[in-house]
Amino acid sequence: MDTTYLHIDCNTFFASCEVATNPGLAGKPVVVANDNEVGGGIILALTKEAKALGLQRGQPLFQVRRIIENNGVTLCKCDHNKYRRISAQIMNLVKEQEVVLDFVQYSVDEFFGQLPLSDPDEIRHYTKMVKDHITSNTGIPVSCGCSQSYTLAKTATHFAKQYPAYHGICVLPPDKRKRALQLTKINEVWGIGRQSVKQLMLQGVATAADFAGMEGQRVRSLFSTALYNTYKELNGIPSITLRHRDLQQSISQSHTFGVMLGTEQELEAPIRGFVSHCATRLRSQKGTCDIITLFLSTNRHRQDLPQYSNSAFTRLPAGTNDTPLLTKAALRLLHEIFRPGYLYKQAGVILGGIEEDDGHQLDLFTAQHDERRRKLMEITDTINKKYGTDSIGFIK
DNA sequence: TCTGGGGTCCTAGGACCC
DNA sequence: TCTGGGGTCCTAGGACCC
Repeated sequence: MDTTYLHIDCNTFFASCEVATNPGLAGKPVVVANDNEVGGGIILALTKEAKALGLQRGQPLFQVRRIIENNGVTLCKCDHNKYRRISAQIMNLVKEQEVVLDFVQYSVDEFFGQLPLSDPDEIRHYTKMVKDHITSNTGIPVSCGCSQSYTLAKTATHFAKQYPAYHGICVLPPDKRKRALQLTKINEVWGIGRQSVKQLMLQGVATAADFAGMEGQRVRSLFSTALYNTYKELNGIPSITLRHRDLQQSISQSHTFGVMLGTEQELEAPIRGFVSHCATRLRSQKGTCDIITLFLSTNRHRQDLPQYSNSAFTRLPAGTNDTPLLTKAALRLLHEIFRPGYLYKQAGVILGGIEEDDGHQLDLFTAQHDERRRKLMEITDTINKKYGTDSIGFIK
């Protein structure tokens, strides 16, 4: 085992971010929820003090309003920009430490990397260094797992979280692998979702150990290559590669409305907001996009109402990050898929086909125009950064 | 009354080509 | 009319993730 795979998972990330940026909340029950106009969101993350009150991730707020009010639980509105910022900070902290190789961000609160080590004590030592570096600089507590593959490292992290005796770091060496997999239910394995669990259950597989113990040829013939890779990873054979990217593949924003919207005109305002938000993020990472997708749907929980959902996309003639241009395209899409007679509960915008903005101009005639547009976008972003998002926007 | 939001990747099937 | 095989590209939708 020359290379050891490392997984880092931030504990109750959204809630930890809120506590880290507001020290007065330390040790208190804190709940982070998405919010809509009537305060009808669900719990996205919560501190252990909030969990102790019986609250759970995923609960609609209206069901637990009493518990929150009676126990002085602090309710924070989720702030993705803040979480992305802290996540980037963690990324930089670990990179500058130069202990972890091939360090990649897997999601806003999870990271993977490699350690050129095989001795469990050494692994534990260096992992602790990384872990402490993150927590002391950001205030975010993290759990770490180390093993022979990414999938096993993630399984190890699961143990690190579950058992306090690990103090947040679980190193899973080859000789303990089998035991660990026996303790892991098949649906808890990273990469095995609902559909795969159903198929595996039919084969009599209940634990990760059952799956890892299957005959390789049978796994290969019965299941997808993705599942076969997971199988190999559970057996200690690294089979998953993680790409590091400078640019995201897509940027999206969507929203569930507190009050359902019935007309095209009512939908226009939020859609302009989505485009503006996505375009700002696109520019902040110096990208352009050439695909824009719009989707909308009615309230699927209301079976008494007629249901409709649809999406449409358009390819732009050239990559752009120009808000008015993207807004125009989005409103055309809205017009295309909007149907009267329904009450819309959700809508969103996705920017795709993202490429690096190399300042390339389509042709000489648009060059001057583009340059002026670019300046305008720059000024808008600066103002919004300084005075808060949406201080300034585009009417048309 | 009220039930999230933001991502990536794989695969099957169609269109088109030789 | 019918008949082939191989290849590529694109797209929609599924599956999975946090």
